[in-house]
Amino acid sequence: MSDVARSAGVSLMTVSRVINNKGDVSPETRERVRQVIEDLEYRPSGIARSLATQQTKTIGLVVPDVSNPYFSGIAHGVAEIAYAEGLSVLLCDSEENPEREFRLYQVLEEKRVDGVISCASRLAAEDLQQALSWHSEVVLVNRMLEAGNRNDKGLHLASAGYVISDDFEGARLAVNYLLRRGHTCIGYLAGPPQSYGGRRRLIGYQETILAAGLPLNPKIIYHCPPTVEGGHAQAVELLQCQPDITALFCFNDMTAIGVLRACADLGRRVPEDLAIVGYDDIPMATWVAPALTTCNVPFHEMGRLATQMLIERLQGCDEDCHENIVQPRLVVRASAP
Amino acid sequence: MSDVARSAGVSLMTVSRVINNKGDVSPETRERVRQVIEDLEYRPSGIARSLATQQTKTIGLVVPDVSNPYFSGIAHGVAEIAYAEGLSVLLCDSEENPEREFRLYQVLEEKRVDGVISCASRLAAEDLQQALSWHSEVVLVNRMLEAGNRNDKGLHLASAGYVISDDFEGARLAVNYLLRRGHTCIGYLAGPPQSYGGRRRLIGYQETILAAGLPLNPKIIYHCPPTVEGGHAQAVELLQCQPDITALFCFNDMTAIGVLRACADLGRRVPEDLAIVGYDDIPMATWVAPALTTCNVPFHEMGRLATQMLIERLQGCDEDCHENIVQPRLVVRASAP
DNA sequence: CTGTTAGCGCATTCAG
DNA sequence: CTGAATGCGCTAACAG
Repeated sequence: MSDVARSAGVSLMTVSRVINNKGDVSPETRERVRQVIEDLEYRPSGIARSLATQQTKTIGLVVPDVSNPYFSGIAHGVAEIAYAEGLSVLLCDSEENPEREFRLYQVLEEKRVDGVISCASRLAAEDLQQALSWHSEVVLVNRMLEAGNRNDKGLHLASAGYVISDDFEGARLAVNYLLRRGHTCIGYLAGPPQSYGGRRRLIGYQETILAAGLPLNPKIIYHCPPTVEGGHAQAVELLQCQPDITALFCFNDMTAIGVLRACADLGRRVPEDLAIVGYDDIPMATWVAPALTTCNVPFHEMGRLATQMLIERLQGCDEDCHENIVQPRLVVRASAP
Repeated sequence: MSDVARSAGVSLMTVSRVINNKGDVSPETRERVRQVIEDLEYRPSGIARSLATQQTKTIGLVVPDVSNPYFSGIAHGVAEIAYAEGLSVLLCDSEENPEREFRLYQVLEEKRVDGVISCASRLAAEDLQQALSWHSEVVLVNRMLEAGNRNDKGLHLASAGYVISDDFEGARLAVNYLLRRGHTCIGYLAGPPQSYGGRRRLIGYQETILAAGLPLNPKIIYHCPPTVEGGHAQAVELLQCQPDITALFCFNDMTAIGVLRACADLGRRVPEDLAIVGYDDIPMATWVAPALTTCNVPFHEMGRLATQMLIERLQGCDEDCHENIVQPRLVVRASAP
């Protein structure tokens, strides 16, 4: 920068003003400085600037696994808005490991990020709260935390904003659809018992069944790992033990694809013998045969919304930037027409 | 930090030494300082440190689209090694937009990243070269650039390292396999004409066909967008115009899945009427029916290797850290048994 | 073993 | 409209 100042015959201050388009600088001076910057290929140091301004123009993004389509979709949305707003994104992949995740919030604090977006945190409420307390602005995605809690030191934690998809409604949408299609024995392949989303969808499922005046049958609810293999294995079991089931609501599209394979193995036709509804609407849902009827969760959009919310909070907004509940949408395809 | 020094009754320097485990500090002093750091929940400022040391412990990762499984796989590998080595990753998503990509290398320079990993750059050689000249250490993934070029200012550009998958060999593997299975009329759905990988695979395809003493028939080579839809549309065309084809080698798994759907539409059985071989081996390849025979490209591993290479180069290695050609592996599944 | 003196490259006062 | 002084929080090179 001093090189630029010398070459242009001005002070450091003037160069700084030109770079930041601030203060009053005469047009000629401004142009001359610009020219020198161009010629010297001068690029201001973001770190020096950050040290002086106390802001890094960088946000942290914590995900359990970027290679998972849900999170890469979110990451894509985050990167999109961040770029448009001139922010950089520090990508933190916890590899589904809570200790590593915890450590990552520390790293982000050392990097002095302006804010963080935490996706589907695998941390216990207590730990998450502590980790978030290092940061002034946080937006949670698909994870909630009671606002205004106090930690063990009696400090009032900054309440985190959150964007979350309405899992109750998603389950209602799916089950109601199946009911309307005449199904009366609808199973639920519920995913991992620890899953927040899975539990919320279970409630939605149960409420809807009851609201229709049907009995709740715990025997047609199976848990399974949230993978194709997990869905496949449990579906084989479920379909053989409970032959009355004519429709199956699944934790997510991957398990639903597993069910598809189980049906192929067992010689059950889809949708004639078994109607299948997935969840999430990942790209793959359209590519399997039959294509999956599923609940669309707008991950990309959620990433965008989370970033916008974070930016608003960074700018000191104090209303309408606390929560954002995204509505899923039923997408009817061949697996449950 | 001065708070810590005061509380511990030592100088800033001693605190610094304790933090960095450097220099000789008496065990008692060290322990006392550690304790104070703990109590005060002091966290050193990465930016101040970066300004002083001239290194940010951060690398830039540029991808055309994180939500694309290839790149999210690579990103995952990068994040994994980076974390293990104490590096942070600045995620840059160019959204397949060359101008934006170009701009991102500038941003990374302003952030003063220690090095950058550039995946499948969409930039013209000239522009990429210029962008990379801003950075001292670069590793290219699935993109090459002649080493030792000179730019228009006569400067010698630091040669970038690269990790790339052997597309020639991958195509040979696939085509040879089909030949051995008795196919003599093997089509190639070649993807976008601009694709580097597609062009290399085309050469591998042609060489292998010729080596087998078979004629080259340009009519059974079709280009298409690298998507399910693209593969679907072109496959319908190709299969109808060239009914003799008994096997089809595809640009990637997505186009192969499109072909699968085209066969379903046209009533052609897979693999009985048409054997299909994909490329990449994305997770989805195992989930479609029939599962795809394909060439496995270890994206996750490539991300890891690229990061390791970058780190070695950062440490001043000058041999064995220039190129890494990864070998694809044929995975036989139901679509071409 | 420990402290002192200087910057790192910029932005923010306040004076001209 | 422009410049000089001061500090952001830390490390590196020297001195004790």
